Amino acid sequence: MTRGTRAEQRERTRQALVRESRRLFATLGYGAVGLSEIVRAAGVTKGALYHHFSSKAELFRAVLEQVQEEVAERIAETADAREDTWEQLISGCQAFLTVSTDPVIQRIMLVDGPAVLGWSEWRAMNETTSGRHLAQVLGDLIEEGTIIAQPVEPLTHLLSGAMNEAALWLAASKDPADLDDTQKALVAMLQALRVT
Amino acid sequence: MTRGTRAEQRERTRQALVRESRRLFATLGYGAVGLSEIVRAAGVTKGALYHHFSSKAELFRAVLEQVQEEVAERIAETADAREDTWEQLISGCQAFLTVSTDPVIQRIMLVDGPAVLGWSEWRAMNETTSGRHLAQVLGDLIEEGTIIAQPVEPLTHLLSGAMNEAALWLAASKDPADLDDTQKALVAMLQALRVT
DNA sequence: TCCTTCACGTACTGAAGGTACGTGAACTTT
DNA sequence: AAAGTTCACGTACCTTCAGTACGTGAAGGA
Repeated sequence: MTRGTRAEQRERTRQALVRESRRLFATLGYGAVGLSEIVRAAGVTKGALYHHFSSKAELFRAVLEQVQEEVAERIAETADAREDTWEQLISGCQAFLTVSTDPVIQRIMLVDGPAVLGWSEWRAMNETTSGRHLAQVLGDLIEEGTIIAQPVEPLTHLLSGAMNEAALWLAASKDPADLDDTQKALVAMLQALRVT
Repeated sequence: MTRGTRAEQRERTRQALVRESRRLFATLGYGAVGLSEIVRAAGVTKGALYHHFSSKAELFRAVLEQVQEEVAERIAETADAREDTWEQLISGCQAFLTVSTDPVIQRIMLVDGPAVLGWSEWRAMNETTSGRHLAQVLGDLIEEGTIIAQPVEPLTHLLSGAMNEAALWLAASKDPADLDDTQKALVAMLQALRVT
């Protein structure tokens, strides 16, 4: 039954496990998904799963990594289209709010992520993907004098926290005007950081 | 062995379960704590636990409720000392950042809470305690014309999300100046909301 | 061709959350 | 105050879960 070279087969199995567990984690939540359900959906057995991942949490980690890379990519491609650094910040934040409305991203990245891996690990993973962009842009804006001189880290956490929570709320809200209202309020808060 | 009236005994057992599980949940995290560990610490059996709570998640819910009430109380008593509504907002936010540095509150209220109960339920519980105060004050400030007229909800979520994330970061940070920097950045963002 | 490696499958284990049912003391009723 | 009822728990058990030990057969190297 196994097809192709060994490395190919290995990769196919791993991807099937990540893909199916991502789908199940997103719809049911980490705690409500059993490993037996995952391996059945992926068409393999638990032997295969534990050959690739050392634990259920490690499997989740691989899924979260994939999700975060996708989010970072989608934000970067929106932000990098702008020349002005300030506009990169604004459009990047708006892109995040839009992208994060996806329930898949919600549950895995924002709800289960911190609880399963612990907040510090979750933070560290963010730092290497989408979180890095935000800190980078804010740092640039401070350096070029657009934003009032201040430590970057507190600002980064305040803003990313604000957007995370807002995204979760937006996904649950019914009124389509909420997105617009939130973006306006966010931009207003960002404007406050500018030197007059 | 049982002492006093039936209602008294019932209450003692319940409080012992909540107290011990709160301690264990806070130090080890919800997932890492077994029911057997909880009932052993509380000096009862699983029969008692399931007589009071319908599930492990319900027990956690009771713990979270207690924690949130304490936080709301501590914030309210700081904020209510002020006469000016604007100063209530500022001092309330600062009180939240200070109170939320407690690792007990961190783990239960900010990390495990959304994952165990689901984000919407977690949000609903916040809304009835500390979250209500924030929305209340912001609403008052808009009404009295101190803050630019706008929908209250987006603002509330942006701010509470910012403070939640900031609190988690502050608890992990080493530099004592971080708290001050964060509060300054937060106040600056709040100032942006004022009418000129 | 023989041997080694490795990507799995199979069969099992301990512990977890949860349940069914028994029990004895606290309350109620007559 | 005796009999009956309620209820706060304890005991014993079940199911399901994450995790492990070990076997197997095909791929790759000699």
